[in-house]
Amino acid sequence: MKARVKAIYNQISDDLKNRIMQGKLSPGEMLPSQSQLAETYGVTQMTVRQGLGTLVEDGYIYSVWGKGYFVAEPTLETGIINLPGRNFFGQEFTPMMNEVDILRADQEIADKLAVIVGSKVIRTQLTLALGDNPVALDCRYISYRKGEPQLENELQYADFPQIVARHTNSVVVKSTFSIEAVHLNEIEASALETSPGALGLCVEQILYDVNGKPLGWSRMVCRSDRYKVSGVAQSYSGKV
Amino acid sequence: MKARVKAIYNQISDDLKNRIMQGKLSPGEMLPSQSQLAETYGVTQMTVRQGLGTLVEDGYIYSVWGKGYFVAEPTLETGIINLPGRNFFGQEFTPMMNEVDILRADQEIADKLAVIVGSKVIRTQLTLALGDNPVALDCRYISYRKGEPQLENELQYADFPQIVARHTNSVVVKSTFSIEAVHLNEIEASALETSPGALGLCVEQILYDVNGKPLGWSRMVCRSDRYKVSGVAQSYSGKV
DNA sequence: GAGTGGTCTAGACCACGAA
DNA sequence: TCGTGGTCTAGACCACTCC
Repeated sequence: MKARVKAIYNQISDDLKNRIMQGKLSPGEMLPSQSQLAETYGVTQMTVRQGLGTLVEDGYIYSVWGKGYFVAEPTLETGIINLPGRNFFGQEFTPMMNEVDILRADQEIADKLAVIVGSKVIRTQLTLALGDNPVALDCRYISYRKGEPQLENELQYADFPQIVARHTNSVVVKSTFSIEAVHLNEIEASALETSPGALGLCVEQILYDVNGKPLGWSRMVCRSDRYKVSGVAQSYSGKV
Repeated sequence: MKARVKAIYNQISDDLKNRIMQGKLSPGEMLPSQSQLAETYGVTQMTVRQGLGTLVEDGYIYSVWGKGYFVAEPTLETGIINLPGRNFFGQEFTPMMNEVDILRADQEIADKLAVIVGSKVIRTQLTLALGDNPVALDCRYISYRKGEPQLENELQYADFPQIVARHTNSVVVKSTFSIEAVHLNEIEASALETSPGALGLCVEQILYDVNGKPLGWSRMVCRSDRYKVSGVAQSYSGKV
């Protein structure tokens, strides 16, 4: 066993964290002041602040100007979800077939990408499979700005935000997504080897650049008996 | 107009952030060292570190021991989603009817809550509505440990994690959730004023305490034509 | 005015990576 | 060995809150 040296500020934050988790410090309760903690632990104010800082980041406590630090209420109102990114292809799913073409935007595409009807748009279509079983149909639209979509083979490996970034010369910094239940239509059903009207889950995602301009739109339709969305929510962001 | 004084470390982080967003600093590129930055901005290393710290927290850069700071690759693989918490009742939806009872766990409940079959379990059932239109059926199970479920009226106002915490004397620190498409059964359909077999979205959530023990299980079934799940993903956590 | 959090300095020393 | 990031000190001053 090696006596691992731990930074003092980590010892302080761990100590306070434990007291919070054990209920010795209750939500809403005020912590000792920075100067008191500094004296208690025999360190300077800056070191104490560093420890308190990590607790603030992780959501255990918060500070009020001129008053003090207080123990936060644990909440679970937001969750984190894995989106169809790079790992989606690499690890879980394998793309079975893909198609890339350029088309003119119809009304729906124009709305989603905030371009005028008739604009050039790059479309990619994939079938995602788990082993030999097709699970999802994936259709993506990128507003066409520069460069040719000569990278058919690259498309299935890189993740969508990266492809969009390359084609639009913009960085994707935000995306919105929605998840809804749908009935599969004939095309989707036959591609996913099931019957029309079967239960499906549709995950839609729109990518935006820094200025809030839509750069890409993806729509994935899954067989709901083979895939469901899952995620985690934690009241404290740090490792417990 | 008031000339707002901004902290030096914020000026530094803003400056670097702009250079990253404008592409003057590319992903993978190394930043000037702490001492170089200190000299450039005419401040001490500690002040520079504070500025770099916020950029690390927000995911713009990362540091490598003994080497330097590097510009991070933007990723969008995880998203944040709003879960049925307090705001779910308070703002969007109104609970129309509720029911509270105690029952013995069947196999399914026992599995979810990690208790033995036949254990006492508290069950609450709500109908959630948007205006006059019923949108979702919500059913929640709490492993019964102490205290009586005397708080029928309180149940519809507090959020689930809080109720669970009060009944189990434990803090809810984690939850997992899943979202899947379902067909509504007769009971659900009639409660939601639609026909059996209609499209539904089912959001399931399990709450855990610090030791990973399940404390509660909730299952919400929505009319998919009146509700869909949505969320946001951002590559940088700070405000841009 | 006393107590609090927030910023900043000018040093010091340690741990790590690469040459 | 040198340059890098990571930790820490012993002060100082400012801004805010409450009495």
